[in-house]
Amino acid sequence: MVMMNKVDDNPSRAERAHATRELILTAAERLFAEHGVLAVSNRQVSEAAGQGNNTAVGYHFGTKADLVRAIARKHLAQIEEIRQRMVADIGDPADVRAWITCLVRPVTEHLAEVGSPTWFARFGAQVMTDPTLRPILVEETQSSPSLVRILSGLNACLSDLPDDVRAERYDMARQLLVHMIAERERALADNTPTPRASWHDAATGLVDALVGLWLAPVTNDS
Amino acid sequence: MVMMNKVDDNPSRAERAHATRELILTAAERLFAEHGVLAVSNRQVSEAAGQGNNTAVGYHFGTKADLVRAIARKHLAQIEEIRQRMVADIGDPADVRAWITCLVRPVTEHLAEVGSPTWFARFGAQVMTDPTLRPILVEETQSSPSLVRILSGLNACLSDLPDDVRAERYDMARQLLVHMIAERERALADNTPTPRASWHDAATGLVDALVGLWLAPVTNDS
DNA sequence: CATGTATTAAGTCAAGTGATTGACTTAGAC
DNA sequence: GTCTAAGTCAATCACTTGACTTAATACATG
Repeated sequence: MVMMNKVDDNPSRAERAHATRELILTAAERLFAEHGVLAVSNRQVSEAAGQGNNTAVGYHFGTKADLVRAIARKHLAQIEEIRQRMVADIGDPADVRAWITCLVRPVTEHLAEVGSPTWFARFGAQVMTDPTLRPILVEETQSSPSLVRILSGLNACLSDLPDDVRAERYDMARQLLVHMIAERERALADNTPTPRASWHDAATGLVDALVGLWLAPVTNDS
Repeated sequence: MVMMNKVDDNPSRAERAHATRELILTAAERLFAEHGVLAVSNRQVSEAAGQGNNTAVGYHFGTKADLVRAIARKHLAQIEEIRQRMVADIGDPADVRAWITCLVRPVTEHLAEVGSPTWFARFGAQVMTDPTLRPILVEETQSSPSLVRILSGLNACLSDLPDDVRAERYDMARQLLVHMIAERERALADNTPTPRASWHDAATGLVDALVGLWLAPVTNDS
């Protein structure tokens, strides 16, 4: 007779805690993407994560903002890893397209790695748009050394652009990246046709567009 | 002795109803932009609109989705008006920049007309990102004849682009427009510096970027 | 003038929320 | 084997929410 049905695997206390943390994270990510971050209560997250009680989220993460931050951290860390590699491998530091590729591909590659269905893109787009959640993601993003590296690389390539326009177009690139991957993710979830067959191809399309956007001539006045 | 303090003006029943409808609309727009659509309850909207009754929103509009639709309609109608004029006045129908201008300027011009502070841009960005609210705005937007006119005009100019890429870049233009004006509106509300001094200049920057984006060469593979 | 009706006010209700609490289980330290 | 603390669970708290009910107000119509 077995002592308990737990003997087959030996989940240490820390392991079990980590496991439920992961369960909560993925459940929350899915629910947030599907129904909206604010429309989902901590209770629903706990239940969807298979936790019988409603305290699970509060116990492991605290407030919902903390949960959002944890989800963001998890993905951003993996994206940062890919991005660091790509930045390190960059060939010609005067090539605008190379820097833009470093901006786009780590994200799409991460989504491709996670495998369908993904929820992070829709989650991220929502968080960036919500006035109360946005600062969380902005804060977590700013702490990326590879991103500031890319920024300075782009600045060097585009030194003839006015500072304001550079800042403006960097904003545009961020918005485009965040919301276009969310759009594609939505289409995949809805079985709606997508203009590109894979995340890789979608990234190509984005890079094409961003290169054009960044190199576009600047109208002085009017 | 006056009969009542209502004698000074003579608001007919319909006028009063319309007035409170407007009060509710603007109050809701502001609260939604500031705190998020889902974070604001119909009660809060009613109170902010100066209605002692907490069901005022429900009475005049129905559900919150209906309220969102009403806010969207109000602004989209005015934007549509400007856009119709601009499309009618278009000079060279083979000029990509002209069509893109018709896409961008009506929106910025409307925001400039409304006058600071504006809330519609942040409101719109949120609605477009929320999975449950998004269909409302999409639906309301599709009913714009001038937009489909612009679309076909652009298609004619860019007939050498593959269909998929054209669709993709139209999506990009939409996302960029929606979220960049929201970004600027946020900055204005926060007293954060903006890359452009006026809505007109911001539109110029957007048009510049979109022209570059749309005319960018297409990478065939990889 | 009288009656009906649209609008606003005020109060109530069940359902659902985050947070707190204390009891229970169990892994690891001694 | 006992003890401790991490992790889980169930119950409860005060509070907010949308929906509903009822009453008061004031305009419109005959």
